[in-house]
Amino acid sequence: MHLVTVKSEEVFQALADPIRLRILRLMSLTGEESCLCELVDTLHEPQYKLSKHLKILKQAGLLTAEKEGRFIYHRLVKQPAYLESIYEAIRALPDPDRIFKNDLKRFRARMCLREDGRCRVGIQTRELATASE
Amino acid sequence: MHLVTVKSEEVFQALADPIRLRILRLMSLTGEESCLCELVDTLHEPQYKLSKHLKILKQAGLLTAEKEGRFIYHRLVKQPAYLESIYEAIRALPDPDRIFKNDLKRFRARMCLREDGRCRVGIQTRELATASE
DNA sequence: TTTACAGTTGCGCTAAAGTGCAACTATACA
DNA sequence: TGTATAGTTGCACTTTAGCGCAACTGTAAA
Repeated sequence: MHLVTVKSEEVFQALADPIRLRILRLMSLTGEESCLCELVDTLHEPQYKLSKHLKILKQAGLLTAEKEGRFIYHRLVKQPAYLESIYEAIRALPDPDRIFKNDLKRFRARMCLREDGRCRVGIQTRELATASE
Repeated sequence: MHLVTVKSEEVFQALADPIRLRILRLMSLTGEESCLCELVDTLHEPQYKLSKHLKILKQAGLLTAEKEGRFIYHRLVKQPAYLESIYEAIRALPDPDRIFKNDLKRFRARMCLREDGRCRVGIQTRELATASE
């Protein structure tokens, strides 16, 4: 349990990217933890890109990661209480283009592939797994 | 009353800059409207810089402006309800370096120069008014 | 009508952020 | 032990954002 000391302005900087916002909104709405391959299939963004965004969110103190074999599960950090009001603001965002709604739909579908609540399958959307086709 | 249609991700982009965060926090905490010269004296940042930041906040749908003679008063937009949860998150931010606290102190001091609730005096910190000394 | 001043904006510069590729590590399973 | 795969990261590139300067607009008061 390492209590990261992050400047509050850096937290908001981490929220500036739409992809990171989608990640956070997804996790905040579902309360789920998620591994990278599930996010790739959900957000339809390449693995390396999401991996980098996750790193930024982690450095901003918004996510923690837990390794479990080949899979790494990412989870929202709840700790300093003010983070909750940030998640609340993210959840309250309007969604005129149904982006979040569609993310949620794909995420739930993807979660059906879990066994015993654990991810087993890896990236399904083959072309997003690596840079080469 | 022009209801600005802004993408939610653009709102968070507008929060990414520390100076803009200071402006919003100030206005959210005090509930006051403020003109540029008061912000210059409060935040100790040059006029042209704050003017540009105000423009960005306005375009993001977070501020409105009302002209009154030479002075332009800026005010928080409350309208789409989700904005309130954003302000709430901003107010909830920790302030380890006392930056917000000091801003607030200077702001209140500066507000004492008002007459009948209106700004009369212009920028007090002379060297911040223009680029040249 | 001239001057002072509140505020804006275009331009050039610099720094930072996001992207894509490819090479990398680490783990599981055959 | 070798191979497939989950995930990371360094590098080069492009885009974007913030800054400072200086010239600008608009209003009020001398």
